[in-house]
Amino acid sequence: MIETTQKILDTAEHLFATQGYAGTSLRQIIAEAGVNVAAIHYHFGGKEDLLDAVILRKAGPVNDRRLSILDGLEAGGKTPTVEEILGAFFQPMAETAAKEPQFVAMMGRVISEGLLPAIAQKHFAPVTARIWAALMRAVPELPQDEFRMRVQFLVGAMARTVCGPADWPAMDCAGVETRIEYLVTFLSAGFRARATRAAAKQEKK
Amino acid sequence: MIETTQKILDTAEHLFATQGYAGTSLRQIIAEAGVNVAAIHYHFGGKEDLLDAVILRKAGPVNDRRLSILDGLEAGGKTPTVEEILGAFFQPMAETAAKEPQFVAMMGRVISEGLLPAIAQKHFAPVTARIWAALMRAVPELPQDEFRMRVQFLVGAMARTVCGPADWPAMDCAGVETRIEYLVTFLSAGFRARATRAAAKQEKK
DNA sequence: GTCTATACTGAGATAGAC
DNA sequence: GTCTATCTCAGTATAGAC
Repeated sequence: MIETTQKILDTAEHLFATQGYAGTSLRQIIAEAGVNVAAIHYHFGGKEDLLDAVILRKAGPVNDRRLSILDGLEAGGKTPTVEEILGAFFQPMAETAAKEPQFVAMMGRVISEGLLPAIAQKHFAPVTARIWAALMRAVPELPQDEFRMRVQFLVGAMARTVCGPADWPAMDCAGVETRIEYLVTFLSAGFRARATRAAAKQEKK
Repeated sequence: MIETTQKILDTAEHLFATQGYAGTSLRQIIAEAGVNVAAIHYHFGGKEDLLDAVILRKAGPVNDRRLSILDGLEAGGKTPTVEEILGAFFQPMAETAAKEPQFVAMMGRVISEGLLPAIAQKHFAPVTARIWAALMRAVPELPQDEFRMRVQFLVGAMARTVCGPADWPAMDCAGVETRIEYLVTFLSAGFRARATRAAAKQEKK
């Protein structure tokens, strides 16, 4: 039946969010979904392909929203501010977190397991390319290698923002949406900071 | 012989740095070290305990250095600046990266696999507790929940700073020491940023 | 086309011989 | 202390029932 793939996807999303990717075995998924081991391999190909499918069915709209916001900001050849660009990147994520908390929790959990590079490459490459390019235009005085590192900092901070409560002790703080606001504040200030080399010359004090 | 544990530790550090924690099997380690599978379990207890041992033998001095720098900064009841505190945290890491590049590479690799929470808890809890407390005193106007999130951002950005080149495409940029300088610049600006709530009230523009 | 049953390889862990 | 043999469980691959 056609519902088998849905059931597998739902169960996988739930278990990945709860126990992580490595901590969830395919046999656990098939047991909870009431299907057979080989069904996963038939429909998806393997464990990693299953994760890709779980991400794919919900990440698409988020990326579309990001690009459309960015389109609006850049309409007429304008160069948006750092805050605006970061908002274009993170607001859709916050909205998704409100509607699909389990999916966002899973993304955070799975990213914190070190799967970010593979996921970013496969599902977010086009949108991140545009966002980074816009960001770079917003801080033109920054040397390219330092800019690239700041993008790394952004990625790392983002990963910690959406990761589950198990990732840090006593982290029962605000909801994801508030955390994302804090993140934008922090990153905006970081990206606006003067370049290290220039700063070192002047602030010899 | 007593060299067995040393050989295992060296081989494990090398393979963990190269292939990651999950990507390295105990059988691979014992093959390269020329010992038996059970030797690891006898000397260390298990794979995770082996990783702990690899970290433990080199992380201690780093933490001691961090604390002694912080002691100097806080001598006489002074409250150090954000930059000084971040320097106390990251400079010893940069120095270690120069002397023991393989160890720092391994830490980055292993952190990027999502093992940061467990490692931080086991090996860095005392030093991070003091550093965070000093940082909090340096930005007293910041609400506690936003401060805690900024610590998360710091941790995430740090993880991306020391992680290996496999973690991001075309990341053949500056060496670890320069990257850490960039990191301190970025984080200092982020921690100095006004609180989100206060900023939202004034910047309604 | 879908799905089940079952076998295969390699992982980490353990017990007991030497 | 060290090593051999073995256990359990993971992900994967294949054959064949509906």
